[in-house]
Amino acid sequence: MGHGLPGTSGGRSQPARELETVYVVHSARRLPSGGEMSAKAEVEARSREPLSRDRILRTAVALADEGGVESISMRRIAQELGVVPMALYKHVANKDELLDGMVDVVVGEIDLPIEGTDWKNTMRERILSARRALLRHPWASRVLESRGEPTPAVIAYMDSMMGVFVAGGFSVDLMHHAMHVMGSRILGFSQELFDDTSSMPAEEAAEMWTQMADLYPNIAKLIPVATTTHDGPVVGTGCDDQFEFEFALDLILDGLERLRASR
Amino acid sequence: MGHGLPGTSGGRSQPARELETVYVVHSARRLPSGGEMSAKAEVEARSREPLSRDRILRTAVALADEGGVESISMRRIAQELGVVPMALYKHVANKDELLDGMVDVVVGEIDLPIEGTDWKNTMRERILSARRALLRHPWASRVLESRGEPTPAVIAYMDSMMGVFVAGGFSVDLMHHAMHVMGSRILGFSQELFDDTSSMPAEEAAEMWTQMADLYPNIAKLIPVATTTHDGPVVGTGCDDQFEFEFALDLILDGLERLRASR
DNA sequence: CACTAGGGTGTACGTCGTACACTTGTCAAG
DNA sequence: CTTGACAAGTGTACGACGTACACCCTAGTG
Repeated sequence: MGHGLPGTSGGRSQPARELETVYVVHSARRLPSGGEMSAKAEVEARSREPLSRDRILRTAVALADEGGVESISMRRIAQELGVVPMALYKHVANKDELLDGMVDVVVGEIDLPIEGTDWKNTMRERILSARRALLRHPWASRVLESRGEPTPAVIAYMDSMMGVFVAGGFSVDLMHHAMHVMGSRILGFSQELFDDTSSMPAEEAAEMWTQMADLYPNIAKLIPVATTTHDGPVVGTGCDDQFEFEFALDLILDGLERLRASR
Repeated sequence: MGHGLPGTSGGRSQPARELETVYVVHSARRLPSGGEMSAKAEVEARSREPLSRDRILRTAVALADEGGVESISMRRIAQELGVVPMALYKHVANKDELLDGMVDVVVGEIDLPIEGTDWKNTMRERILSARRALLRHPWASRVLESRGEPTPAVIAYMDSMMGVFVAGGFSVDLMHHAMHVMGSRILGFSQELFDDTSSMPAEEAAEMWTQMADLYPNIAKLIPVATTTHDGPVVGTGCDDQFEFEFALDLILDGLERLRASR
């Protein structure tokens, strides 16, 4: 990654540089004259798209995908792009706006609602699609939660989901309640507080809980059942997240259908 | 908040101080001999409990209550306690542990489960109690979500709730599913993505949405219905959060009861 | 009395977001 | 061809942050 070609006249060693760490950007390309236009072509090839908002967002997403939320800082992103941190501010207002942009990328990956089925199916499928998107970008749910106002893309998604309800025969205020019941699940995630897909080696975790059986007797009860899950043996502590999500989703959708039918 | 009475003997101007902002703490007690025990008594009286983990937690909670999550930093808390930032580290390991301690304070405010009713009532009442606690400390849900591993207090709470399920006749694995269905709602909150209790003056918000009616037609449909809520006229954008929460809670509990009965 | 241990202090480092002033590359109007 | 405006990228600096590390200073023990 290089930028800011310093020209032929020997780029002068960094001048001041106090306290702040230096992000080694320094040109990457010296081109000692000679190779005329082939040099230019090479420069072009070397990821020389001119740093658009879109490019920033894409690298930010990629960075978060592989390093989690806490690994995205303006400085890291800039470094990844071979550019000085402040350059980003020509394309995004500030970090919050960048985060918003990132969730918009993810929301943009959600499939459009399918057509020609009943509301429940439409809802279900789209939510599962949203879930797939969020599983591809595990940081996204956290960022979504932490954001204050939802972005236009999120609002549009919500609106479209409301549309599914009313098209399915919900009265406006039942639809309103329904949205609240769904909560964040409508975006394909449920915040679990209790992350039984911990990083521990399952075996070890089971051991741990049985040891604490006197402190947490009911959690301990889960151990035997949690290791034999549906659709085959499962890695991890043995809690089939996908099954649990769909179970909860169906319970709620069924409840809503019952309410809809009884009005 | 005044703290740190500077004493009579001119507290020696700060010596070095480079770059870092100075938190005016400067010794608090010089007692220039003379006034023997009355000086000491006064010092004692002026909130001079000796800075325990508990005191730190309490001030942190108070600080967050009135300034939100982003207003709690080690430095702010230390300042509030009239102490140097590093002093805190003699009582809490680091900021994460402090946050954990803070959620434990809140969780500690949740009532114990009532006895002598059916599982649904017990569940319902305790969740509503949790909700009350979280409304008293609006930052808590966010912190709770952001934490990776739950604290022992949270685990204990969860375990106790599981106990309510099994005592109510749930099989162990139905109880397991039930916990997933409840999600964070079991702690009294549902993350809403869509904060219709915005800071806007309601009137103005309605105006805004009607203007955007072509972009978000279904949200716009909510306007008339949202301004006339249950249990009387309501301030804000007219979405009765408490009603919505209980509506969703009851829908889920009813769904679970149906499942329980059918096994 | 010397020793020790624990709580409070001071200084420093590395990181962060970002304000502000600058250079530089591009292109239209004179 | 000059000029000069505009946008994009750079450099430096500031004030916050969490916290490591070395230092006191006191109280309590032998």
